[in-house]
Amino acid sequence: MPVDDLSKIVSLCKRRGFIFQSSEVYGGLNSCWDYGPLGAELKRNVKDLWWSEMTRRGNIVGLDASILMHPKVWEASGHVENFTDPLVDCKKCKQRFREDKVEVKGKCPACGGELTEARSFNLMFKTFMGPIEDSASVVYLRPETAQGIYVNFLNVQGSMRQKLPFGIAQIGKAFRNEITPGNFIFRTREFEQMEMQFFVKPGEDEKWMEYWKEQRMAYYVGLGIDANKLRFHQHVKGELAHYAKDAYDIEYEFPIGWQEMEGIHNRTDFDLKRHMHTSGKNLMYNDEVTNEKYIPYIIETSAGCDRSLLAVLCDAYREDPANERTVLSFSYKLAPIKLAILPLMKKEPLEGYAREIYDTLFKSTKYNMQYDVTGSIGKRYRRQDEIGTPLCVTVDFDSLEDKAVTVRERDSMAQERISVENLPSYINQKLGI
RNA sequence: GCGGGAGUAGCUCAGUUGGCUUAGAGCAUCAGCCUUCCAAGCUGAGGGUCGCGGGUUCGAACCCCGUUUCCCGCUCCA
Repeated sequence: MPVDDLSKIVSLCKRRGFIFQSSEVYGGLNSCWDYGPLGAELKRNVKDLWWSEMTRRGNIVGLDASILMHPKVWEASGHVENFTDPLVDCKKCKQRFREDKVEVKGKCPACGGELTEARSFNLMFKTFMGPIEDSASVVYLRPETAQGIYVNFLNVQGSMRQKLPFGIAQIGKAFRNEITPGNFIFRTREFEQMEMQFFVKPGEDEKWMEYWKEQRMAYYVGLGIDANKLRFHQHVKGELAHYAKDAYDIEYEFPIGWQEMEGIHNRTDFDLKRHMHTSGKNLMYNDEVTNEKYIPYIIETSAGCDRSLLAVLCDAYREDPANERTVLSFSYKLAPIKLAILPLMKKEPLEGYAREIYDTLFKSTKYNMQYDVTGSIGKRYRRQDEIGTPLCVTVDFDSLEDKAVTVRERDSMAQERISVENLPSYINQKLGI
């Protein structure tokens, strides 16, 4: 059964310790969410998989830049200019307009009523560096992680002896003072990005754009996300960001409709050129093979970490009325808990033996495990189904004699008898991690 | 930021015209009994100053004001 309602996901996330609202005891804070124990595990898995995918290729290296950057960065990037909209409100009909789109100054284009003074909306969060709060000490929380990569382009290239084409990958928080956040963790003011900037020779940009489109789409399918719920959306002219020559979104069909999960942009030499101009530093790449100097073009893959996680949750959510259960059918590599150890009953010596098996598995596999003895075995299977645990290991009375356990799989509910001795290798093979 | 709707236990919700309430139910959680592989049953327990702050009233979950959060629409969305 497909999910037609995001609220079921929200409810499950809270009930089972994936995601809580921020500062809930104080009534909550708009658009801010906390990842609980299982959400933190899931998010870590989402990030780790992305990080390996990117940095284990040989031509992409990682970076972890600071959130606070020199204010000039945001002048150069165009964010100070383009992130600010002077807006006016009509006092009569209460509609809001961008000041530059109002034809007769001070007059409402809709009803002719009086307009308020223009107010500036800058989508960047502002704070102050040092104890004195004056205009000279203003710094911004980064609205995208990309700039941290651009300003470090030559540091990374030089220190790591990289030759074009190569990429720099980064995972980190970004902040945008969105006017309208909402839809759970889909649009929040504080969010995490997984960005990779790929530097290429000018003229090769379109080829690489195609390459990364394919790679990124294949990646999501490889995560087990339903290919029918994935599509590309190409930005048309008016839609393109101020830095982009060409842009594609990878969209997922969320319960709230088709929405962007990742953007693949051809940012040309816009950013490096601007930083060169604003800083006065030479940021050109010295191509020692052809003896040319040029500003590289950049193909960017920019994924929303929280959005990917939400897509993973929505895609995994199943209601299985035939078996009276709700299942998060995560791919095994994403599942926050990999296996549960369950004594068939709350009785010795079953419990003792089950704990022994837990300890042995911990030493030999290190997978994130749960031990649960409370409630009937069927109830415990359902608890694990609801948090997406792939495997349940059940220890019964026969286990004491034959030194074997039942391994039950989440999706098929199939059971297999496995000797305790072979259990670690069986689990490794099943999880395929 | 504007307009509308909503907020009662972890979840889903009852709660009559303001007094029948010491604020309930189901599910969930925990303990005990029972139970030899898919949400059984029985007994019990914990958990809520009814989003928050004021006001009206002899008396407020209920009426009024403010505020906050969520949802819908508008606006915005590099």
